[in-house]
Amino acid sequence: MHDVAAAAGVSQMTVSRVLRGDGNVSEDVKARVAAAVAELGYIQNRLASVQRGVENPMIGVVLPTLKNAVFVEVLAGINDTLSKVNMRPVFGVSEYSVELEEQLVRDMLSWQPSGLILAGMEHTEWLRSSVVQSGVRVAEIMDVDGQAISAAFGISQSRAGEEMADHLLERGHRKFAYLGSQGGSDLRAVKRLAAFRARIEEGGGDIVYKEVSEQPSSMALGRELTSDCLKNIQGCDAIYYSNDDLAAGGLMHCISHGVSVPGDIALAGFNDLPFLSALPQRITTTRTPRYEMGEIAARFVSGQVGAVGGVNELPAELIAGETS
Amino acid sequence: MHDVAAAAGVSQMTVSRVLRGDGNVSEDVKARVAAAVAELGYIQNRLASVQRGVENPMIGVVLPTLKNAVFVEVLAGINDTLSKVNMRPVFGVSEYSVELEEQLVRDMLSWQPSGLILAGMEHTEWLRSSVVQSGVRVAEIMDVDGQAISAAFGISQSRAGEEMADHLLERGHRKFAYLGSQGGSDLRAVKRLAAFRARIEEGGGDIVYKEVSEQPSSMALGRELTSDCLKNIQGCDAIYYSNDDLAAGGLMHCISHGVSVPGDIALAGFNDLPFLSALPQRITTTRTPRYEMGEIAARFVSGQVGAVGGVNELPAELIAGETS
DNA sequence: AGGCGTTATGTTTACGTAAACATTTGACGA
DNA sequence: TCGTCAAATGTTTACGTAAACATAACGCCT
Repeated sequence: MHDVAAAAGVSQMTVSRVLRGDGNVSEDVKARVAAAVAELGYIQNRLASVQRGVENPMIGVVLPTLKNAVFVEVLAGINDTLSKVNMRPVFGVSEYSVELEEQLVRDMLSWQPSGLILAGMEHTEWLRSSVVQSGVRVAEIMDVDGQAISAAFGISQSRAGEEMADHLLERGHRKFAYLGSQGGSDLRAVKRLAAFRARIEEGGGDIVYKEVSEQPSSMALGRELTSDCLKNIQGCDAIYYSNDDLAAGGLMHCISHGVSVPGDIALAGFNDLPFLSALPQRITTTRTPRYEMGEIAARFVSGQVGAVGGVNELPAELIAGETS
Repeated sequence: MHDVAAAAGVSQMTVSRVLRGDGNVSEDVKARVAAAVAELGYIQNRLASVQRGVENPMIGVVLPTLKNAVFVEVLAGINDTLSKVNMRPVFGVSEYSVELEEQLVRDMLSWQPSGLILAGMEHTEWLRSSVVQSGVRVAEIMDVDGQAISAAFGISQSRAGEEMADHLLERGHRKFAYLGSQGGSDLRAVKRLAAFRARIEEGGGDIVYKEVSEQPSSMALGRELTSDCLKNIQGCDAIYYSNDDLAAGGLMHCISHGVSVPGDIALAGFNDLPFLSALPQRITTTRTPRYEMGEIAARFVSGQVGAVGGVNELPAELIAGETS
């Protein structure tokens, strides 16, 4: 900035004013400064600005994984929304671990971001307290079954599980299998399963087979788990998967092996990812507003919306599969 | 830091030394400082450190889109690699526009990152010159058909197109369709198509149908484009898609409509995304080392590897589909 | 012409940290 | 006992910016 000032024949302060569009600068000087900036290829040092009290257009984002398309869409919603106001996400992946999440957040706070977006409502005690102390705006997304640090935007995982149970019971299914991934570290899937199971048992049904792989979710894993399931258990008439990737993999297995869906067995996923609509057949799932969660969380932490404290539940819709 | 120093009964400088592990501090003081840090919930201000000359553990990453799983895997490779050395990506999406890319890079440079990862080799003049001037480490990924700013890690898109042409010709195909997305703004797909077409025509074949949608790629789009293609043209015996999403959508269409693959028509995609292996049938594609590109680019810009200037071609492998 | 308000520009200082340099403390040998 | 040296700690300063305050230039009215 010093050099720009010299080249334009003005003081640093005037350059600073021009760059910020801070009123009262003559057109002549503006032009000279602009020319000097262009010629020298000068780029502001935002670190210094932030240090002087300007808000840092940086938002820390910690998500559990990139292997699940859901979080990619969340990230897209966040990024699109932040981009509109020239803010940028700094990104971290927690691998579904609250300890890793804590470490990532500690790291990010050291850059003095103006906001933070976290997934889920389960965090370490240190995270809760230091995030509050730091004064950054925080949004928790995906889930609303818990106590928000500041504001949460998500869906009720429990209710999603219950509604799926009701739907499948209504369609006459009674003997269920549950197939999952990440070995139980996906706490939202755990909540869904608990609610699902409770309602199934109330309704006279039963979960006769349960397999939760340690691996991350993928279509290939869904295919494999489904194959094993159908081999190991007879008479099961519906499979609830922890997400759509697994369910789609299950459908692929069924197509390949001539198993009729939902005639022989019903398949239910979670999220209603876009690619489901391109499959040869519609399967049952719950549509989650994941892009929207990212969007509204980003709006919140970037200060584009006023105070909307507490828990904000977004709508999740059950999408029925073909009846055969 | 001032408060921590007071609480521990030492000077700020000593606290700084403890935090950085900078030798010559007594155990007693270390313990007192650690206690004070924990009690006050103190978090370093990295902006100030960077300003004083410490390297900023931040890497700017600009990718064309998040709608294509390829770039998500690239990002995963980048993030995993950076995480190992406690560095973080700041993220931007260019929507396949070099102008937007320039704006994003300008934005990111203002945070004084120590590195930058860009996709492709086509950039604005301003970007090239100011990135060089800024002195940050830069890696370009995905492509090697061009002039690297500093170091490029990618595959030869032209060669990939040629190899696919050779393979399909060898299998006896002569009348081709090409189906694409993003309306030609994906410059790497453009390069592949040009090389593909040249080789096809050399080999006595022909591209009899070409449709490039303006929409982003997705399975649903692939299904739609394929449906239109088969409606509009007869006798076409192979379809080359600009990527796997489209190709998989095409396969879904064929399965739903009893079109035999590759008996009636061969389908070829690009990338060999993991979900292909879960489909009922293997289609032809080119395996690209996308995670690895992210990984090595991240290693380069984070200073984990020495000077590897210029263009670095990574292997891409043609994966043949089932022969029927 | 002189005073006054407005607009345009300049000067000083602080943000939180770490490098460079300065000082204190203590152990140890002569 | 004193000098010496290393280890431990403290003091000063600069990084690049912007807020707060200070000053200069310029019309405009009486």
